[in-house]
Amino acid sequence: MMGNLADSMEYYLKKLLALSASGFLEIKRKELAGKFNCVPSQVNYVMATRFTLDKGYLVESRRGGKGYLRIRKVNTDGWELPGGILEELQQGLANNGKAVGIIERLREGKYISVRESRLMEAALQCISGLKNEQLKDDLRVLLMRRMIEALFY
Amino acid sequence: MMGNLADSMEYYLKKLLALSASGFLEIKRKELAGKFNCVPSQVNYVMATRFTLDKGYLVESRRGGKGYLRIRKVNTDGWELPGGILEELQQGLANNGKAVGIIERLREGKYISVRESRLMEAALQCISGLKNEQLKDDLRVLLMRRMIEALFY
DNA sequence: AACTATTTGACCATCTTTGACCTTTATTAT
DNA sequence: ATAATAAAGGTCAAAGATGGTCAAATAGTT
Repeated sequence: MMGNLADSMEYYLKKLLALSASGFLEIKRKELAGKFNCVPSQVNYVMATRFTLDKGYLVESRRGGKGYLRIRKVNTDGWELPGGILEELQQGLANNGKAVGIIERLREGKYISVRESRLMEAALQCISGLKNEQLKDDLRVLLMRRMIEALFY
Repeated sequence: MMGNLADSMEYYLKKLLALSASGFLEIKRKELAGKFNCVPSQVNYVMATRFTLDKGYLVESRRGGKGYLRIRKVNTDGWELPGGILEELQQGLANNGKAVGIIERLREGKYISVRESRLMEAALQCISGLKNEQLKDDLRVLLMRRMIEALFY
């Protein structure tokens, strides 16, 4: 049915996730690899290509004894994913308020922590004093894009 | 209940602490170890990783007969930045590398997370392309100062 | 053929657990 | 009192248990 390993692993995990009452799925990398008869790093490949933030999944992990991979579908009702936000950035940010709005949405959606949001707002504020309007606007967009990329890609 | 020993010990202690009227929790290392069926030094590991000052806990102890471990939750606002960083900022930052060095020290010292360090480095990188050297230098110092203030004040 | 996606494996980083050895404090024997 | 002994807790490094990275090899597409 599924041609390749990555696809069937994706299918398998999404089915389990859908069935899970807790809203997230916790697995052991090695076990999963064992079940699919592949090397553990194959699991990382599937995470990296199928369970990205863009696609609405958040993967957390922990190493060491009793380590795990935890996959959760993030709730994106009513507001954009980071991907959508990038498009917004593509079109430029008319003003500082718009950038701050994006930061707030990220924080409310738990994509970033409160500390991270404060960091981003501080960086933004630094350029708000520039005289050259063109430079200011360009830097604002660049800053937002780079910072978001730093976090999500 | 929980996955690994350290986690469940942490959970157990925090529950007891929350229940305690006195605001602190006093235990015996060996007893606790006995309850969890592990070596005593495991308790030290839990203290060192879960009940740090960073996380708002203070652990006092006493050796010898009638020895104990006393855990208390403390207010953890307003602690000092690691050596000389504020002074360094005061004197300006000659170049990008110096700023990155500060970020690295903050990260290595666990003052900021990896994500936060990436955020800060991304912001720095944005201004590194500016033509105007003076503006670039000024912005770099401003950025660093504002971002650090955002985190620590 | 060129480009893209998948699969593997060697090597790395991080977290946990354990144990041997060390230091401090209280109690007991002289 | 003092010295010896017992009773805590502390340190540190090694071993164990996971997951992560990266680049090379392979398979699939265009």
